[in-house]
Amino acid sequence: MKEARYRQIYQLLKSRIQKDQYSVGTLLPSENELCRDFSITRTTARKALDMLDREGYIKRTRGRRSQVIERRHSLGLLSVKGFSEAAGTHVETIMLAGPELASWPTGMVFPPEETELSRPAIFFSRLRKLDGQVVMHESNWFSSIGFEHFTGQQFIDGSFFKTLSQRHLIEITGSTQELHAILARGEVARLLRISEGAPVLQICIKFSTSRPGLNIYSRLYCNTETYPIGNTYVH
Amino acid sequence: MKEARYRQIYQLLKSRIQKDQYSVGTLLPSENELCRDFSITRTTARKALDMLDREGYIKRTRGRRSQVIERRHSLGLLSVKGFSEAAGTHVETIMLAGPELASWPTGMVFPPEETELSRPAIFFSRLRKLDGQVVMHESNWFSSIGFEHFTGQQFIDGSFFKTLSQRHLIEITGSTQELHAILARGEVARLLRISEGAPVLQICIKFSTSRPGLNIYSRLYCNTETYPIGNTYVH
DNA sequence: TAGTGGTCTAGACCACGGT
DNA sequence: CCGTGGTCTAGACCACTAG
Repeated sequence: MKEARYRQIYQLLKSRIQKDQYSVGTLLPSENELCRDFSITRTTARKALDMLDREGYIKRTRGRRSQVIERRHSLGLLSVKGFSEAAGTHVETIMLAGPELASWPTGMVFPPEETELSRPAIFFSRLRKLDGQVVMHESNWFSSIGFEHFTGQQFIDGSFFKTLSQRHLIEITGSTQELHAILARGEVARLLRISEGAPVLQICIKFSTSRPGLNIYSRLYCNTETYPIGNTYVH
Repeated sequence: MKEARYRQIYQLLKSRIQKDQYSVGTLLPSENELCRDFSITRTTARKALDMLDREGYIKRTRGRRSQVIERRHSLGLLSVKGFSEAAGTHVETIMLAGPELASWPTGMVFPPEETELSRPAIFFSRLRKLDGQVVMHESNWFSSIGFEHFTGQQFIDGSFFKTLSQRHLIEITGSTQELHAILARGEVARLLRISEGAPVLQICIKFSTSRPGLNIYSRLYCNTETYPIGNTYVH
C-alpha cells in the first residue's frame, strides 16, 4: 500500500512552504510545470493543490498561479480579542519560565497518555499584556520525547506554533477545550493583578498534533473585563 | 456564467439529505449510477460527492456506496460538556418564551445590520438542564424577514438548527463568539438558581447563515461549576 | 465474483489575468 | 495575445466490500 502520488506532491509542496523555501507571497509552479516536473497529469497536480488550498496554505485565482498566503488559524481556538487584529493596541508577551524541563503537574483536566508521562515535560509559561494591562496567564506542557534541543530556545517571531511548524514540521491537527468561570484566588489574582474574588475565565486545552503521541497541554487564566475572549469560525 | 455541473449535483444531493429524502444510514446512488442518471463522467460525480464528504454529510468507504451520516457540527461552537455525548445523564430543555415576534434588544455585543433591524425580531429563550440542574440560560434573536410562519412552531427534535436546515434549507456557515467571565446578578442568578456573586460564563454569538442577510444572535449564561463548557475541533 | 470507490492518464474547451 | 486555472470527458487499473 504505497502513498498516492497526489499526496506525495502535496507533502512536498507543503514542507517547502513550511520551511519557507516558498515564503508568503511566492507564486508556486503552474499546474503544467508540476505535470512536467513530476511526470503526472493535471488531475493529479490539481488534487495536490486543492488540498493546499483547502488547508489555507495557498490562494488560487483563475488566470494566475497559486500564491502562498499567511496561513489562517481558524482551529476553533479561542484568543484574546484584539491580540493580533487590533492595530494601535500595544501587545506584549512576558516569558515567565522556560521552555525548560519540568515534572508533569498533577490533576490535569486532560490526562496525558502513559507514554507522554514516561519522560519529563517541557514547560513554559508567559503573561500576555494588551495596552499595558495583563489579560492572560498561560502555562504549557508537552512531553520531551523527541525534543532533545528545545529548552532554552527562542521562539520564531515569538510564536510557539510557528516554531513547531518551521523547526519541527509539526502541525496542530485538532483541539479540545474546557472552560470554567471561576473566582480569582491567590497566585492567579496576583499574576493577573486583579482583586481576590474577581471573575476570571479558565481555559484548559489539549492540542493534538501531526506527530503521533504528541499533545500540547495548555492552561489559561483570562481577565475578560476589558478584553473579552473571542473566536471566529468560517466554514 | 452558469453554475458548474458538479455543484448542481452537489446541491441536489445535499437538499435531498436535508429534506430527509435520503435519511441517516441511507446508501446514496453509486458513482456509476449518478453518471448514468445525470449524463456525467465519474470525475464530475466524484467532485460532488467529495464536497458532501468534506462537509460531513456522507461517509465514503472503498467497495461500498456512500452512506448518509449524522452531520458533525464542529463549527467552532461551544457546548455544555455532556449535553449530547454523556449517556446516562438526563438532558432537559425548558422553553421559556417563543418563538415569537419581539423588538430587538439594545446594546447587543454584535450589532445587527440595518436591514435586519427594519423588521421585528423573532425571539425565543430556553433553559438547559443536566441531571435536574440548570446549567444554561439561552436567548436567541433573528430578523423576521422571510419567516412569515415561524412563530409558535415546534422545533424538529427540539433542535433549532435542525429546523432551520430541514424546513428552510438554511445552514450555519460561520460564527463569531465573545466570552466574558462575570458575576451573576439579579435575573441571571435567579434563572440559573445560583447565589448572587457566583461566577458565570457569558457567551455572545453571532451565527452567519447560508441565507444572505440572515444572522442568528445568541446570548448564553452558563453555570460552569459542575458542567464545564467545552468544544472539540478536528482538522 | 460482481460492484464499488480510489487513483491516474490524456486529452479538450472555457474564462480570466497580465503583457 | 499567451499562459493560467476551472471544468469536463472517456477511458483505465487497482483494492476493497459484500454476497
